[in-house]
Amino acid sequence: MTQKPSAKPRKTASTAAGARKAGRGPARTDMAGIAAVDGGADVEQRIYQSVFDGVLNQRLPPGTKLPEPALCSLFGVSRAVVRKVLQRLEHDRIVELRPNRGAVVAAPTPEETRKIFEARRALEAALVELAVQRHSGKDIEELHALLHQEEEAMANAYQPAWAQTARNFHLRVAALGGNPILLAYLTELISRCSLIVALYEPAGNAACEHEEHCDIVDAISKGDAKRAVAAMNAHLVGLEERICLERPSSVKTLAQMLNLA
Amino acid sequence: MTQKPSAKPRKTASTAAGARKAGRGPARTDMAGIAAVDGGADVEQRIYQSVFDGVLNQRLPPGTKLPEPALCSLFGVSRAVVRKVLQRLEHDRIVELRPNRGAVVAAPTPEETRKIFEARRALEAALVELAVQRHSGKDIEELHALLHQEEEAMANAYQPAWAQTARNFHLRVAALGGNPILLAYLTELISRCSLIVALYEPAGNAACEHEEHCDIVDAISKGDAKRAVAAMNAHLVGLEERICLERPSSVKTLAQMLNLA
DNA sequence: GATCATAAAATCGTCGACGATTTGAAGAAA
DNA sequence: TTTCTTCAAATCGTCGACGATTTTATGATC
Repeated sequence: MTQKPSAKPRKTASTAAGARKAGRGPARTDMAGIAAVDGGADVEQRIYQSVFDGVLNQRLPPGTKLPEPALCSLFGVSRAVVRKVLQRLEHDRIVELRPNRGAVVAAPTPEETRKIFEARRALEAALVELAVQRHSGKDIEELHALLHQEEEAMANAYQPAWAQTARNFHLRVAALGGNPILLAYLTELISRCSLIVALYEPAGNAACEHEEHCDIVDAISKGDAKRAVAAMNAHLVGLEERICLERPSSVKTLAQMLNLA
Repeated sequence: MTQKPSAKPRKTASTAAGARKAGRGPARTDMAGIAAVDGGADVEQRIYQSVFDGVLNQRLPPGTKLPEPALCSLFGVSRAVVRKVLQRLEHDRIVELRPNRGAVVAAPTPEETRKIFEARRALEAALVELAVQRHSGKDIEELHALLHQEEEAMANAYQPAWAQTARNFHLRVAALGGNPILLAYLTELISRCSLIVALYEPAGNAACEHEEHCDIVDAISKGDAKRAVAAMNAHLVGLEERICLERPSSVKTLAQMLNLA
């Protein structure tokens, strides 16, 4: 019944992961359906991704408690590994770790939201400027392919899929900048933005966003740094405004405020 | 003999911290004299700071192994807490954590160095621009006070103290930007830069740097965003160039390459 | 003497356990 | 009924231990 650190077939899956699936229901919003398909892949990353996806898909609203024992039995690991994942989630601002009081899903305030978008504008502006300098013809082709994917996702009208493609677009543009450090920071910020967007109800203006994405690609392909930066900034400002306007205290937000306690 | 999580007087200090000070000397560079004054303060932060300072002061050259058992006995804590600190140090790129092979002090490559400075230019440019918009008269006074501290540190000609004041200056300017997120990112980058500067020998051009700092403050105080950004950029480019030029394979660097293995 | 195989030591990853803190509820007093 | 006290359950922080991996030392072979 011992544990092996590497990627090998382990018996822990039969021990706990399949033990309880969705049996309990203790009144408040808890985390049912977090555990994914339970493949034999890297446990640590699987836990992280499960929580992350749960937050992004509203299954884990802000303020939801994430007790270590629950995660342990859900994923069939000891508290050591759960604890490590929680620490990483805290550093990425997905959860908040209160000393002696456990982890809860982070609840960004309006003030934080503003700062996040401000930081994102600064980073993406710098990165598109670099992208204009360093992009190649093949890069533009790939961006056009991404834009095409966006159109497909829009046609399907399935919000999570659209959000995913939009995220991909921004990350790909940023990758053209060729700076892994700035890219890592931006990845973090985009995650937090996605969290916020998911929180404040999906703003359905996909068509509008897609247009702006096209603008950005066009400016990059023409080597017009000034216009590329301006387009990116306008896009992000618009995104923030749409988010801020689209939350006149909806029903779901009220419930979230309640269990925030 | 149990452990208390809060800040209380504990007997561990007598158990291990005073056990070995600088007794051993196992051939290679190891970490003698890491443990600081051993105050009763927060253990976690103390370990972090000790390693950080050790790296900054060349006592822990890149590639130095940091075995968990050694740190445990040095600070009188169990591996759990040491492990947590190491994970944080890894995230801040101070150490590298190789699976099953332990932690070593990070050794930034020239390529990484370039990217770090590029990222830092992007962040500081954005932040000074914000600083120009948001600064008040009192802020300028405080900056002038910092500049005065720099002059004193220069007069003393004690490199670590000077580096500290220079770091402070940049962080204070960044703080004027009023964006905690960007400030946190920049803090991380400045730490890495300090590490690199310490690695590639202290470049003694303090007077030159100080002049440029004064330029930046002047531009901010006059509300000239364009010039402030330009001055900051020029300052950072100069800093990078001086670093890159000042390492024609010094004796110390060669030794570092050896124990890097 | 150098190279390779083997064994011992050191070190890492994970686990279960213990005490301490917090949380939640039951019961007494106003 | 409301509020406060007391107590039990849940949860967190830290520790020591065990197996697995890596590293180092030892000895055999060419």
